[in-house]
Amino acid sequence: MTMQQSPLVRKLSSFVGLSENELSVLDIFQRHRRSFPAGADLVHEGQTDATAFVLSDGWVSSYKVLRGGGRQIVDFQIPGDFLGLRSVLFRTADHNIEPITQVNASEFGASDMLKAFEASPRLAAAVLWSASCNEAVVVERLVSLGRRDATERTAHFLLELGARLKLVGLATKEGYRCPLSQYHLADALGLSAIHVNRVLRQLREEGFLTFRNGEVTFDDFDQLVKAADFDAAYLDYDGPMMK
Amino acid sequence: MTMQQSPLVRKLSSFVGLSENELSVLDIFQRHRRSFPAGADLVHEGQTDATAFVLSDGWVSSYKVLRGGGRQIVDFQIPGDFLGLRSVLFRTADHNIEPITQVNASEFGASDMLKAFEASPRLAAAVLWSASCNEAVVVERLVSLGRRDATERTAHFLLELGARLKLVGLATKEGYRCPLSQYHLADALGLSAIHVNRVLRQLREEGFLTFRNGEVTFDDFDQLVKAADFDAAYLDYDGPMMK
DNA sequence: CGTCGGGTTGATAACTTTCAAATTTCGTGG
DNA sequence: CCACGAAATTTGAAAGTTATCAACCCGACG
Repeated sequence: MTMQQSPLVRKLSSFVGLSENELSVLDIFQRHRRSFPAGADLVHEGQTDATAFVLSDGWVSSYKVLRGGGRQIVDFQIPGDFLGLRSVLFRTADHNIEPITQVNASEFGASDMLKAFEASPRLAAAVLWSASCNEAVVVERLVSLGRRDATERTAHFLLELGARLKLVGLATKEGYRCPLSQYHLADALGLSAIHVNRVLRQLREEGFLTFRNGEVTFDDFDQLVKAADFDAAYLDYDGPMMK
Repeated sequence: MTMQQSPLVRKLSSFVGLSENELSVLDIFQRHRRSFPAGADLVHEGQTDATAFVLSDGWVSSYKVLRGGGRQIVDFQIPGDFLGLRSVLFRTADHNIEPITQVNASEFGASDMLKAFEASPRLAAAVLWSASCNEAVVVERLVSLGRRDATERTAHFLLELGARLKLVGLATKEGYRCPLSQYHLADALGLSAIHVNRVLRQLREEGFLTFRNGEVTFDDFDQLVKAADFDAAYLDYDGPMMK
């Protein structure tokens, strides 16, 4: 009997070939499926009893708020991503996690993870790899915030999102559905919403991409990639790299 | 016979209590000790045969270069940190690694890691935890680049470095030795070296801190913490959190 | 209808960069 | 010990990018 491949399984499989047994161990992570409404934090900074999740459906944002009230979105999670892995490894959660859309996610705790690691060291490596992928995304955004101007940054971000969504079948080279507001973009890109608006207009008028009505359309993908200096290498994991 | 505690052991011990056996397994990571001169890249972006290291002595920077020639330093590593963990998990290295000072580091490969994971799932959790600490640092810098102005950003960074160094006994509340140039700071903080210079002058003149002659001195630690909105929670791991 | 969360636009202000140039520091050879 | 050159630091002035403030528009919704 073939098991329905969850986004998580699909993703981890692209790193290590998983045995039947390992697949069933992975189930530990996906037992307690729950549903959450948009807007209400799943985890908030400082929380000490946080659990982790595997996202199976919907969009989520991880963010921090600053003293002055500003906020910085660290990353968006899409189906197949872990949520709050850091929060369970640390004593206290170091960031907030908020669903942007209605969301389905499976809850698990640190002990579940350790159990999985005991059952299969290869799974441990796979989880570490997955966390590394996440870090690679954060690093690339760091580079954007540090050294790219608003236009490159925005284009790069929208391309990256497209590449990630494509991996789970939610985007094509043409574009994708995107529930983010310009405020979300602003908080992720370290810009004001007003400036994001101007940048989006410019990108649209110059024929690069259209961000509108919850839909991102790449009007000229190749030019865009060039303009944004985008290289998907850090997202590119086709085929298991550990036999 | 008591083993000399390496920075790595000290660090991982603060997450999980390690058994005699696990300590000896950890040795896998520290067998091939090597020495490297400042300036010559240990790993360069795109390299496909990269190995990983545990840093035991000296300072290292991880950075990316952009099309336009600019560079963004993602993080500095200090003794006890892993180098290039991502590079061995990915097919190709996604960033450059350059020693800032003369450096001692132990080399290991993906297979060594898997061997260690097989010997002890708790070690796997410890490595994952360590990677998460790293990510937390990167995330905090992301927040700085996105939402803090040059002054807060600089102060925050220098405080963070101090906190990290203190954990391995290389800093006090008074300050620490710091081999970074203002160019290093600029490339890490997403600023121009010239502006970094102005900011440092301002911080010095206002009695917050002095960055000079390879030495960072906190002239008013408490005020500085307040001004930078610095909260060391994300670095604060005293006492094993897994029994 | 009236409000509310997006989205859009213009004008002005703030922060940072860039360019140009002087000064200091530091390692090295005389 | 001093001189010299390279690298790092420092400063001023002008230009550029992005934020802030103040409106206005629009569609969804009670």
